[in-house]
Amino acid sequence: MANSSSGDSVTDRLVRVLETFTPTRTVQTAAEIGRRAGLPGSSAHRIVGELVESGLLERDGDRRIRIGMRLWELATRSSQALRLRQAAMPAMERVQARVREHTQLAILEQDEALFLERLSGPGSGSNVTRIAGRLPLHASSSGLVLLAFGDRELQDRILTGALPPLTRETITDPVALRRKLAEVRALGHAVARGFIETVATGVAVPVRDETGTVAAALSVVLRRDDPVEPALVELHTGKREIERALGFRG
Amino acid sequence: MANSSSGDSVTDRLVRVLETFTPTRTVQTAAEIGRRAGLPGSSAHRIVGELVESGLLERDGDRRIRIGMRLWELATRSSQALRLRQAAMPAMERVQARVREHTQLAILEQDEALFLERLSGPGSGSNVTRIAGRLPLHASSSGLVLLAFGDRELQDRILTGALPPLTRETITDPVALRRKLAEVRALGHAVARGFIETVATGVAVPVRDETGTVAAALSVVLRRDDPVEPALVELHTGKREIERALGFRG
DNA sequence: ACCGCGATTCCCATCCAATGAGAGTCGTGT
DNA sequence: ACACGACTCTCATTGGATGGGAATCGCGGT
Repeated sequence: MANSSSGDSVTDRLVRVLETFTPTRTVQTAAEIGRRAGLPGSSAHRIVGELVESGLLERDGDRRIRIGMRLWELATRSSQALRLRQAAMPAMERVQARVREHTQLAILEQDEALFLERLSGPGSGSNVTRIAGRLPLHASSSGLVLLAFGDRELQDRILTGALPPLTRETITDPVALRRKLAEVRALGHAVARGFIETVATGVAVPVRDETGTVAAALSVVLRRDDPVEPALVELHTGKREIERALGFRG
Repeated sequence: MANSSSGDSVTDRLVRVLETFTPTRTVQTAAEIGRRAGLPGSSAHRIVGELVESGLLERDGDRRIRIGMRLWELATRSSQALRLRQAAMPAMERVQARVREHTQLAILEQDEALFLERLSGPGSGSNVTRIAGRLPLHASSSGLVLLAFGDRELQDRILTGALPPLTRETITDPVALRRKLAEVRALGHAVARGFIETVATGVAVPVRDETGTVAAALSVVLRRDDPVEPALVELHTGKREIERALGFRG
């Protein structure tokens, strides 16, 4: 054996190492990382050591590994995420201040909804979303918006794929989902009552960028039986504000 | 030649490639990246290709490369930056709402001040700071706070190193800097008038984490001759709020 | 249309850096 | 004392990374 007996490139390995970190598992030992990334013990230690030396990972008050600030810096300083987020922040703050519930911004990424930002007040209700976390397209209000305004291939891929339920109320039937998407397009917003957590209702609207394509979804998470109309008004105001900041002339 | 004629590891190369991206240069061609990272043309194309395939980089409306959402996601979902930022956001919003000028949060990273977050209102003045951007410790109010409350070795390193001026008013004399640091420790805040831009004054206070160590600096950027006292009051309120969220019991 | 330049892709012989088994050390919990 | 796991170090092996070169593509200039 030499350069990788397992036939994977060095890049693959680095990515696998980074992927062993999740929103809930933020510190691990080198050995744990190795096990999860499927690397032999000694290789894992060597690779982790290199990453620590380069600053992409950090070794804290001894032995445990976490994501390094350097990686955060490299990733943040020039990603679109930041531009969108910056354009959306003022509007999101306003929505959050008026609706007083979780306010979030999501984009489409690899057939899932990726959450770029989330603002929560002290009195906000339940919410499983995390910044840099993901939710399936068919089960979240943000996802439904991104899916409804996404391109044809995306919809086919999702509609023909598995539609795992998160609660008893999640849409799992392709036909029902297609109908729901048509409704979202017609209304210009998505309401997902109890799709993710039975106690919560998500409401989302599309946000268009300067090219007129739907680039993101702006959403709030209400308590299940709160009225959606007041939130919708705020979402639409916020949406327009963000679109203006992005350069979209509707 | 085989595995790197230049004697650098694959990890080094990947980091060098990522480092060619800066806050102002967010899209480049593969060839540009290669030149800046000091890689032979064909190697640069191959490496960039691998990174694109793994999702760490993205190729847009053709040929140009940018940082990938995947990298942002990996970096963001489990870094301390996020925890600190989340703890600080509500307080920062409050400070920004009342002072109505740029409000920022910085930490110490590799002998520089790294800015984690920045909130700006419509009426805010000039400000060179960027999220995930850096400023030298001796020349920014945030940096002065982080330096003043940092450990001995850090101070020695900075005081004996070069102290390049950014404006005519930046402190460049080690003795004067040492005096300034003592003042910052005594007052519990730093004022930097015209150190970075002649037209602006930075004001910063330290933020302690649950262990009692200064983990960050909370700051605002005022117009040069604005009174600092009102801002200081808000900064101190905000600082206490963040410390409480972090679990510091002062 | 033609030319030139740079970006990009493809090919492939070379060969050394990365690899991982193994043995040993350290630290912790029982 | 013992067991177990995390970690470190060494070293022979070798296949994947490397980069020079050639061909192709794309674009702006003339």
